[in-house]
Amino acid sequence: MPSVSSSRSSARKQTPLSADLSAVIMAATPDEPRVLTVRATPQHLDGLPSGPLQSEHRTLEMGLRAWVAQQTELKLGYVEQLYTFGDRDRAEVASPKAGHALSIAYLALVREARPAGLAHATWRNWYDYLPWEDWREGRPKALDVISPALRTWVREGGKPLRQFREERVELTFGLESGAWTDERVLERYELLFEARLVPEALREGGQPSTPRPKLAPGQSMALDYRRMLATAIGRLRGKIKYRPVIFELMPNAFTLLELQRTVEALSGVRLHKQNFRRLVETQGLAEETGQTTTETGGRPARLVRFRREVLVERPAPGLRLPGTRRTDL
Amino acid sequence: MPSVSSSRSSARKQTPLSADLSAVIMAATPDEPRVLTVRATPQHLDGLPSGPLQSEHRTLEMGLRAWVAQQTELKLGYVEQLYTFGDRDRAEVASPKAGHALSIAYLALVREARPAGLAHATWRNWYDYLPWEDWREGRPKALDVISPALRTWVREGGKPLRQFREERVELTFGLESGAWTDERVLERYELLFEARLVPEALREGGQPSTPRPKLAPGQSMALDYRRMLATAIGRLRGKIKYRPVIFELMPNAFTLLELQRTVEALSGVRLHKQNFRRLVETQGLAEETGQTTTETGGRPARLVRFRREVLVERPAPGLRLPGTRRTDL
DNA sequence: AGGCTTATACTCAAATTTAGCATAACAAGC
DNA sequence: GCTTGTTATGCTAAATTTGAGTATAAGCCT
Repeated sequence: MPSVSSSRSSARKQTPLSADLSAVIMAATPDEPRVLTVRATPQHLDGLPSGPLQSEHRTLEMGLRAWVAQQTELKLGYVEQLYTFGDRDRAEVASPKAGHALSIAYLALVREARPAGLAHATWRNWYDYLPWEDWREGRPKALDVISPALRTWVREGGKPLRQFREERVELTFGLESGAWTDERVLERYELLFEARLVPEALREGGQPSTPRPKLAPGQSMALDYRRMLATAIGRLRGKIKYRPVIFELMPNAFTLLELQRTVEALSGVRLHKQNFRRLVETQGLAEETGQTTTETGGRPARLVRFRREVLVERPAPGLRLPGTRRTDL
Repeated sequence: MPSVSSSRSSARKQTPLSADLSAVIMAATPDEPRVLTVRATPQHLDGLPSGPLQSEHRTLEMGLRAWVAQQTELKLGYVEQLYTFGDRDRAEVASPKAGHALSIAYLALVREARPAGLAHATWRNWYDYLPWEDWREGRPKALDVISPALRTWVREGGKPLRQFREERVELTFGLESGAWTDERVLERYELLFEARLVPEALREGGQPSTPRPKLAPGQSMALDYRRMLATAIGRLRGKIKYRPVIFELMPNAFTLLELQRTVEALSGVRLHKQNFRRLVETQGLAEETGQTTTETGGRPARLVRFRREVLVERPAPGLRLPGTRRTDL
């Protein structure tokens, strides 16, 4: 019987339970989207900064901020809760009645991506882990491996399963139709996981070791951190389209091309330059600083800054990217 | 030091911890958006179906489905994780070192909104709890109370605070500019919470009982269930714009006006009829069943059904509502 | 038959987008 | 100092998408 007081009663019949706070901390330069990773696992796999939820933490977000503050000198700007992972088997070795290891993942955006004073922490390029997500230089090479492997996986299934798989592959990767949807990062990762094309999927207990010829390119991570990363990227890619979060990653003053390049780095696609500028302008997202810079190579570029007033003016101020995929240098 | 194995070590220095799974189960008719609530609390406050996470639950979502299956004969269709609430003070009486009571909230959509065989469970109209969210009949009366109360709250603050508050009120409620953004449900609720215009905000320890003349209209709920509801509504309102989730709430066959009315019920605004139809058509969201119904009153209406193929065809198939707010009956 | 109600087809102007072309302003090499 | 390369920025024509109607169809009710 459902009961509002069940949270109280659950204290009694409580199951073994632990909760971690994990942070996907992101930064960006005009050519590189970055994530802060730590290397600390026995198996030499990369991970994300995280720590157990503790009684001192008044709120979850404060707990996360405390961990990050303690571990790095990074100043988190924007922080948002991403997702709670808690499947019972997420620990590397799933002992049958191990109980749940919850992990509450957060997305955090920071401005400076300096090497971080953290011992084992490094800024890494997103696409080291998910290389198929970067279409800026055209169709990523990773797909040369993934695409046939997925086709094999589709064929593996029986008649009924087959069409279902086919549809999902098409929906997420758009291999036939060429319809790449930048935000479906998580769906793509999960598809690769199900198709057992990422090593994480093979780590789980059960299944002995079916001979598996090829895996998708891209570095793996410990636990389900790569899934968290995929979740974070997908969320961020979606969000820049209707919220001006991109400015959380930009320095105070920047040129329009730097802004565009940063958006491209995050979304993984190229944009039409003139239209991008018009978009920024009509949305009123940026304002002049009065200065210019010659550091860009050619004609000096104006330096602009984020125009905060836009928050009040527009219901959904953001950079809803046009469908463009043209290179247009 | 951040460590991938911290989830392991957390088992040792573990804090008192419990985790509940809560469900915001939604259904809709063409005039009413509904949520399944339970009444079981000593204080006679409404709540949401929920139950503690248990070892048997292999995944969080399976745990949630198990609870719902056990408590109702409802068949959940679409299920998605919403948010994890875990602020230390969320229990009604916050004992200082009580530890965290996590609550992982899910949004679930069901088709039939029949009275539900559940003992204390009832289908309720969303807007019983959040009356200011319904603009279908024009500006909701609730704002006659809320609006001046918020203005008072804005004035309460000192100079620096004041402008900040003013901006937030304007951003979320758009009282001056008339710019109502249907999705900002949670932001509005949280603003009312901070302004102490909802009783939940007064329940917390601390603050004795500042004389508080008026509260926002709308029924309260136990714990932070009303916040969960607001989260769910905001998410759903956002999602119908780019994913065809609305069809999870519709019967198999329906008329276009029924579809429109349902969307209006959820989003809380009126839409332009002809344009809505054009949208459904150009997006390819519906297909003919060949049948018609005369039950609608006037000229018989075609019955249509959801066209599944759209999922593969379009990157973001949904009903991105035009800005329209006209009544247009 | 006449009036009421809802359904559906079409229209039209305004606004937005897409995709370019053209020009400006600097740096480096000759 | 002139040419070339590079980036910045202005402007525009065509195609599409919106916003807001008008007109007509097809049932029911009296």
